[in-house]
Amino acid sequence: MVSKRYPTSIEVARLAGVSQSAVSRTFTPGASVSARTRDKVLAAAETLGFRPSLIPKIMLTDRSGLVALVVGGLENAFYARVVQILSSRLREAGNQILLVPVDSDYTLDAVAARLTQYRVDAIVSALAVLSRDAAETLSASRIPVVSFNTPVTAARVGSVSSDNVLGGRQAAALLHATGLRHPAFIAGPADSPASTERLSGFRHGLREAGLPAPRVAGAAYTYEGGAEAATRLYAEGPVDGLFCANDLCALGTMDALRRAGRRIPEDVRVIGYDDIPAAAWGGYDLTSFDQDVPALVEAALAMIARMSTEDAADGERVLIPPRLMERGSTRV
Amino acid sequence: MVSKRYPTSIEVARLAGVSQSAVSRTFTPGASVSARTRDKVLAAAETLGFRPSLIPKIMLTDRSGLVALVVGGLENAFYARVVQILSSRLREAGNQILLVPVDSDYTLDAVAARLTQYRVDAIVSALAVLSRDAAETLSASRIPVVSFNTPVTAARVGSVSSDNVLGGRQAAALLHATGLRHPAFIAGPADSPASTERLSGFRHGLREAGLPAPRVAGAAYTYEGGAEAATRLYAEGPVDGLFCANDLCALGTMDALRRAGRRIPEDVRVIGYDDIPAAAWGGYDLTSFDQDVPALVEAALAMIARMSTEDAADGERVLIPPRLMERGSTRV
DNA sequence: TTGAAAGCGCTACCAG
DNA sequence: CTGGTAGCGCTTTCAA
Repeated sequence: MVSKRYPTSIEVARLAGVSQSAVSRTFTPGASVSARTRDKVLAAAETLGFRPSLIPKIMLTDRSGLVALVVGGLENAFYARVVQILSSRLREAGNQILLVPVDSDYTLDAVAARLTQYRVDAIVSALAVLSRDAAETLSASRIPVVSFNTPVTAARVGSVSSDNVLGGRQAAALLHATGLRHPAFIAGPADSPASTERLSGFRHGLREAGLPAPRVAGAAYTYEGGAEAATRLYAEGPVDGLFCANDLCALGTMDALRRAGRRIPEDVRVIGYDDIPAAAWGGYDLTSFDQDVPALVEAALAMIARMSTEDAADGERVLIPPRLMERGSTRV
Repeated sequence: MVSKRYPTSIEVARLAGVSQSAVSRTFTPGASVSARTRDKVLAAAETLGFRPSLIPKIMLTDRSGLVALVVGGLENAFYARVVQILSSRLREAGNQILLVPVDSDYTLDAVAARLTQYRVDAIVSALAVLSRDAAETLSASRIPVVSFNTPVTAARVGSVSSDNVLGGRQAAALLHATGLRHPAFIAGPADSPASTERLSGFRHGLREAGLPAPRVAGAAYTYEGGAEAATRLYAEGPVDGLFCANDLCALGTMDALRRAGRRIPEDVRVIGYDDIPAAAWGGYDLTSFDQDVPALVEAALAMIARMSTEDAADGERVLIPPRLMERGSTRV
């Protein structure tokens, strides 16, 4: 025979010799209970190991206190940091995180339904890529959605991004200052808006500086992808300044360059994006852009709050300026 | 005016011209509904955007389909991988993940209560350190708890670990084969059982090989901690073989050694633990132990299943043999 | 196969 | 301040 899993407020009430309402009030912050009653209730609750279930409250209010966090690729330390900071802020606000790791849009669609069934209060997507379909699936759920680094236009969907265009321009300026002649860009997946925007800013900045347009090689957002793209780039011509769509790529790129006997920064200057911890490691010392995750998270939470109250806040986009972290890979 | 957030089965029933029970049955896998009824219901549900809420079911069954995952230090890629694999396996089983990032035992205690209130089905702790108090807090919740790499003895608490002692012995054997004279160990936090066990195996292995006992330096489980501990170690005497409690430390150690002008592996051989991706990166090429995360996760899930059914399964411990990943840092 | 009705554990609103 | 009572939206008997 399996024992009943949880004691209920009725059992506590019986044991304490009070009504069930009294138990409920005892555990409701601003409610009016006499000290005597409260003490009896607390004692009974203690002996029974009672903790009021949150489930009925969810049923009553349709608010679960759960925020879904959709992530792809936690192996990128940048996202690990986002999860870290977002979750601690959410916890302060009394919310819990429903983690939804996703490897493709397909699984996101599959899981989107489940999220609505749990009555999650909001969805934060930290997907590098958020397809239009996926965005609509989420939007259709009538739950506020905030997407990191992926501008999406749909009802009840907002986005919070690093100012990628600005970062790209600063990268161009910095490389120009180091005497760049042959710029190149290692892009992320073709459908990654962050990558596209960084490239666009980079192009713009190079043009302003009177420099040639960058050659571009596509890569996955991985260490291996960066290494492979760098090899392709060099097979096609000289490079002396390399801006990578993210740090993970940049690190792979740096190792590939060194294996090919090229010196950093003497022969090539390299810049990444995200400022993951490894960028600062001795072996790399990679110049990068700090996306300012705390600011990103703050903006996301503010946006969610707005969407939850106002009736149809949507289509908003917030940009957070990146911070250049200048290190050895661009120091000539 | 705020619109009602979710359509209910009653509304669907009304629109479809059937009873509420019929709607429920339509969305209950093995229930008996005529095709005609089901079609009407599905059509109505479609137009209303109805998804049955999971909340009442949780209330009825006391099972939420939620598994809490308690993690500290997602910045360690090893834990990121655990989260990744665990969550995808959990999702296959129809469970969702409640992520609980924790920075100290204090916050764990604070959050443990919340977990029971959400009626989570199980708790997986991937904390590098799980204090006795914290374990008891969790255990008291009467929810099955499985801890990664931290043997705990409490009711309804089990643990799944890499065979850390075995790994330590293999590290000793490997270093011995490379002609080690001055072994040293960089430990994790003093209360990390994984670190302690790895050291114990290392000691044992060295003794078997007729080598001197290792000198030991304590460190945080971080890159910086490793670097700092290495410096301390060298200040006290020669070292030519270094086993680090985990890879993150080992990488910091390697960079510190190189800054000090020591060559790896010629002057010092280095071994880590976890086999995080960065261990294989060109700049490091660090020999390490793969903990076999898929096997760890499988064992954890099996243990949870057992604890959920049997009435008082507890105190169990499962060991998974690590896999030595030999790389350049020990290749002489 | 169907609909009516009970009830999961709580909160909120009553009257007392 | 207190206890009784009515639901929240489902699943699950139980009759029909």
